[in-house]
Amino acid sequence: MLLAQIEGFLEVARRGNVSRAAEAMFVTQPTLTARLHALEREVGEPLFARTRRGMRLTDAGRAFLPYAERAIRAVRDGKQALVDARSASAGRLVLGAAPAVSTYVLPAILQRFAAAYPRVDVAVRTGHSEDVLQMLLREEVQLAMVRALRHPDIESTPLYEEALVLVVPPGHPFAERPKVGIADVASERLIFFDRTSSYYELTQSFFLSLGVTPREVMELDNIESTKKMVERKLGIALLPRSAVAGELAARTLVQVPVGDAPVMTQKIVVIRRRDQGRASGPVAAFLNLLRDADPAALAS
Amino acid sequence: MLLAQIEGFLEVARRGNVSRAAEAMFVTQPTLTARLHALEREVGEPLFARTRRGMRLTDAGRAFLPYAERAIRAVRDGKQALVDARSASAGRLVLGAAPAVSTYVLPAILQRFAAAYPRVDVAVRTGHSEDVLQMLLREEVQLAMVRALRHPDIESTPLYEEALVLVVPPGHPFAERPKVGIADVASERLIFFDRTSSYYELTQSFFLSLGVTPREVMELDNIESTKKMVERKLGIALLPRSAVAGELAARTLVQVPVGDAPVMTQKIVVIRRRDQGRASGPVAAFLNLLRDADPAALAS
DNA sequence: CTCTTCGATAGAAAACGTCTATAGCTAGGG
DNA sequence: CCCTAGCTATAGACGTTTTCTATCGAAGAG
Repeated sequence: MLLAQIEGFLEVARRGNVSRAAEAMFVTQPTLTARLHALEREVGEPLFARTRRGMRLTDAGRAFLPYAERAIRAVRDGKQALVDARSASAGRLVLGAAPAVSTYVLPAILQRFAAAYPRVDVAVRTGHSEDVLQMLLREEVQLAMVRALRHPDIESTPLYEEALVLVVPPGHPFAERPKVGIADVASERLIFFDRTSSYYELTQSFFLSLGVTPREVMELDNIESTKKMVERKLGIALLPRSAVAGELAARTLVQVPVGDAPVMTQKIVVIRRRDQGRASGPVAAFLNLLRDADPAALAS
Repeated sequence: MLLAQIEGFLEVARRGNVSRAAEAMFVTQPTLTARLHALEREVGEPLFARTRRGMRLTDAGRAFLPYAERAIRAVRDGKQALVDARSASAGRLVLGAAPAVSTYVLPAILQRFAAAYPRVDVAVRTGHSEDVLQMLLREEVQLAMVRALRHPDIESTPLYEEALVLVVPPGHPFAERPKVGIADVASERLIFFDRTSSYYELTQSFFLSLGVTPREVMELDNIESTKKMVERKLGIALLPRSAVAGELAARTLVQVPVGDAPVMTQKIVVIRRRDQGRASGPVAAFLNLLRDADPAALAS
């Protein structure tokens, strides 16, 4: 059975006239007649009664009609869905993101994305970078923004570099100093966020590489709590800059440069399954938006 | 776009492997590859990402998938609907019937039809024969059972002959006589049912042709009321035999032969639009059931 | 390092669809 | 009473498309 036959069936059913229907479909009348015959041969019985005045549906034709319409509509809608998806004017975008990205970076990006592509449904799954990677491999997310990591089945594009900055509460002795030494930091009461996160290992190895052992006083499982702890003068913390931008501006936290150590940074990348072909639709639109965005603005 | 392409798309999407899908569809792998390429060329973008392990849907392919399934399902269901209709194992049958047929003859027929074709929905529209004819011409009913009438656009098949019989209440003087004369009848109090019906004209002209003028005493618009009136001894009536079969058996009415006049009969036919082609499905099944039925049994 | 498995490609043969032209039929008009 | 108009069906030629077999090339697996 051919779609052209079903379309011919519908057109003739509508007009009751093969010649007119053929004209409307930009084919000749014998062509359309042949399509109808082929269709009737396949289904095994006449769908039309031939009269002097034209074609009338038989009972069988009437029974078939709604299914034919449904089939053609499905195909038409499917094409439209692809057009919509290509222009990203509609569709679905499922993102994965590491917690710090999800909370502090993504909102601004998604605000712009949603404004540009209002008919795209967006979903965000948050988790540690390794977990998000697994989601991506299981195709639970189409795209993910995590710290740089490697896996043979993914391709990653650098997004921005996030600096870990030392923040102290206002009034803290460090707050007045133009910069502090790493040894000073290690001897302070440090608050870490999320021992299971990559940030923790990164921070630890950072201290170790400099030959100092931090005095850990507290470990929490999320950044927001950590900031509150610092504000309440329970210690100082190394936090992603994007996560404390608001507090720095509001002066509820103070950033203190570390003079004798390189800035600790975290590379944030956007990853995608390597076997998914070239991006299209909402995914491509989102990637374009990221590419066009100012990396510095993202990490602010 | 071809249905074969959509089917190929679905099969490959399911199996993730062109070779297996081709085998399952009884075509060679290059054939299926060509179908996929043609489909992708038509929609303008890849629906699959080609990997070492086989074929994976792209986002676009995933977006198209539900529509493809819908289209194929519609076609499959449409075919099945035709099969069902052909075997009359399902579908819809809309009948028209004259009142006397609808009330006294059709129930027994429909009981057998419903038993034989339980999945066919049956609808009955009742009206005077002329009105039912109009319904048939407007295609509001597929088939109609009415008194014999002519119209260029319909074909009619004799169904049975219905005799108009003279019925009187038990205890009536006629009840004891083996037969009565037409003149006797005309001088009795007669009850007619439904002046707008063809029965009325038929009855009137019957009397006139015999040179007698009936003394009309009452005219009702339905047969049931008429029977009740006769039972209450308000007069006697000429009624279709099928309509009084029950009362005759129960002896609440008595049939009296009219000796000197031919039996007045009404031809009942089943009519159908001439331009509908050969009957199929439920309509054909119903016609077969009528043909196989004993005409005498119908009119009983 | 070969062997298997995957999809893509080439080229020939077959099948199919489409066209033009015309037939066959019926109803309505002159 | 024929003739024309309007309808679908049919015939035959043509061209495109589809399908096949055979083979390639890439990439894991043993």
